[in-house]
Amino acid sequence: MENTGIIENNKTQMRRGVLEYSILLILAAGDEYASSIIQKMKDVNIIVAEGTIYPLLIRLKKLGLLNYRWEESTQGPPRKYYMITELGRGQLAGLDAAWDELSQGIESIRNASRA
Amino acid sequence: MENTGIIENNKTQMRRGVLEYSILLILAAGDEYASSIIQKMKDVNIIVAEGTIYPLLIRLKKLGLLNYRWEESTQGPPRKYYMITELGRGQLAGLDAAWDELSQGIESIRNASRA
DNA sequence: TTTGAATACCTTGCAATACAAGGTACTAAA
DNA sequence: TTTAGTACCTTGTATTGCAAGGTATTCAAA
Repeated sequence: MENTGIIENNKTQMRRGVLEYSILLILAAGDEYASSIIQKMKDVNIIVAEGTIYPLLIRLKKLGLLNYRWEESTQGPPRKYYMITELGRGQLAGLDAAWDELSQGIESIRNASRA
Repeated sequence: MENTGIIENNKTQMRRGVLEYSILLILAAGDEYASSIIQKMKDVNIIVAEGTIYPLLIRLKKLGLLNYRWEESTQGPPRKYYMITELGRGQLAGLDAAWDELSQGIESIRNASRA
């Protein structure tokens, strides 16, 4: 199982790099609470643990990229809905560019690899 | 400078996720020594420091994904040329898949963001 | 009315690791 | 013999993802 170990480890590494980016992208589409963010990321095969997302949301809030409001739920405890701020949207644009740059970089190396 | 700080930080994060992948891709195209790997990555805007690459190459060697040979240079000290192993090529295939999966995941979230 | 299941929130402590900084050694030219 | 360029490597620090453990709410069944 060492083989998959190396790959699994790297998939995790790759995911880490885009965590904040993914969260901002999801919140740019609409307000969500922690569990629903985790679910939406899971839907596209980006797995995040609770212990990762909660501290992260708190950090993004402190940085002023996010805000939140409490909302009652009929099926359990109240939910903390996060929303993206204007500052957050500005940063998101920068992250879009960063992601594009990285993708292109990888693509270039890949092509060179085949040339 | 706080704005760029957040983005710079995230660009770094994104880069980290693909370091091993990039190295394997580059070595799949041909043998290289540490400094030339750094240069090739720099060429596609993936910045890596020496203090990152040396321990990483050593780790990949230990995992059996790489090997190396010494080669004299006419313009300085001998160079340690790294080459990818069969095991390394196998792992690389897995990383290709992991990268594709991640790219598609991000792409999906991005599109949902615009829908 | 208590128990259990589902949902949601959060914190603590560990482990991994990128990188800045500092160090060695070889070659060639000034 | 000193300086500049190139190449190798290690140490210590700081960040941070996440497993594990914990609290609180709702609802339904026992």
